[in-house]
Amino acid sequence: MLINELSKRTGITAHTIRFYEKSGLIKGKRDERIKSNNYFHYDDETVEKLELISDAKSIGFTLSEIGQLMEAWYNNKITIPEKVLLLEEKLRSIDEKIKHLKEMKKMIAEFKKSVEEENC
Amino acid sequence: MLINELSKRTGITAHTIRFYEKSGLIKGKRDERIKSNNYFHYDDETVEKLELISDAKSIGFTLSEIGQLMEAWYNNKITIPEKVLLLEEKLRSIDEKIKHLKEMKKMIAEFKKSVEEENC
DNA sequence: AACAACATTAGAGTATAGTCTATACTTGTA
DNA sequence: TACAAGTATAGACTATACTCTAATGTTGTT
Repeated sequence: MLINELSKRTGITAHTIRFYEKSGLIKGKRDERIKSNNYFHYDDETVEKLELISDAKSIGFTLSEIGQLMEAWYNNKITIPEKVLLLEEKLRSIDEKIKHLKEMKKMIAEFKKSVEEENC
Repeated sequence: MLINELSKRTGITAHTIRFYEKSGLIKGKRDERIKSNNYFHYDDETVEKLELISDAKSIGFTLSEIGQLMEAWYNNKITIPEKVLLLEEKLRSIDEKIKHLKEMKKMIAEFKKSVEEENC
C-alpha cells in the first residue's frame, strides 16, 4: 500500500509517517519494477508497527525507546538474550510508571476528599 | 529562602526554577524592606509545589496540566465544585494511563515469553 | 578592597516530536 | 488532454520543556 492508505489505516498523517520513516522507525520499500516513480510501498507489518508506536507513545515512551523496542520485536540482528534483557528493562520501566501513577492517584483522591469535606 | 537553597532542597536547578517561575507555576516574593536587591524569596509551600511538579511530570502530565492541578490545590479563586471536577478529570486520566500501561505490559510480557520459548 | 559566590534579566540554544510549505513530478478520472 | 489527487524531498516553523550564556548587580568572607 502507498502512504495515503497507510495513513487511513492507522490514523497517522502522511507527514508524521514520513517523519517516522526519516527517524528510522519504519521502512517503506521501493518497487524496483516501477521506473516512473519512486513511491514507497508499505506492508501490513508497517501498520502493526505504527500501531505499536501509537500505543507506546500513549504510555510515555519516547520515539527512541520505541525504536529499541521495535528492534527487539522485529529485528533479528539482536541476539535473544539481548532481546529478553531489553524487554525486561521496558517491563521494569512500565512497573515504575504504574507505581508513580498509583501514588499520584492516591494523593489526588485524598485531596479531593478533603476538598469535598470542606464543602459541608 | 533564596533560589539556591530552594534548588538544593528540591534537586531542581535554579535555571529550571526560574523557568517555572516565568511559566507561572510558582511565585517568589520580593522583600519590600530590602531596597538593595530584588531577590526572590521562597517559602516551604514552594518546596511542596516543586515536588508536586516533579511527581506529576514523572507520570506524564504536562506543565500546563500541572498548572491546572495546582490551581485546584493552592488557589481559592476556583470554586469547590470546579476543584472537584478538575480533580476527577485528572483521576480519570490517571486511570486511563494505568490501563494503557497494563495493556502494554501484557503485550511485552507475552512477546518476551515467545522470544524465550523460541530460544529452546 | 578584593574576590568568590549568588542573584537578576534577556535572550539564545537544544532536544523531542511533530507540522506545514514549497516545489516538482506522477497517476487516475472526467 | 485537462486537472484533481497523490507522492517525494528539503527545509522552515511550532510547541514543550528545558538549558545555557552574557551582562550586570549584590552579598559575604578574608
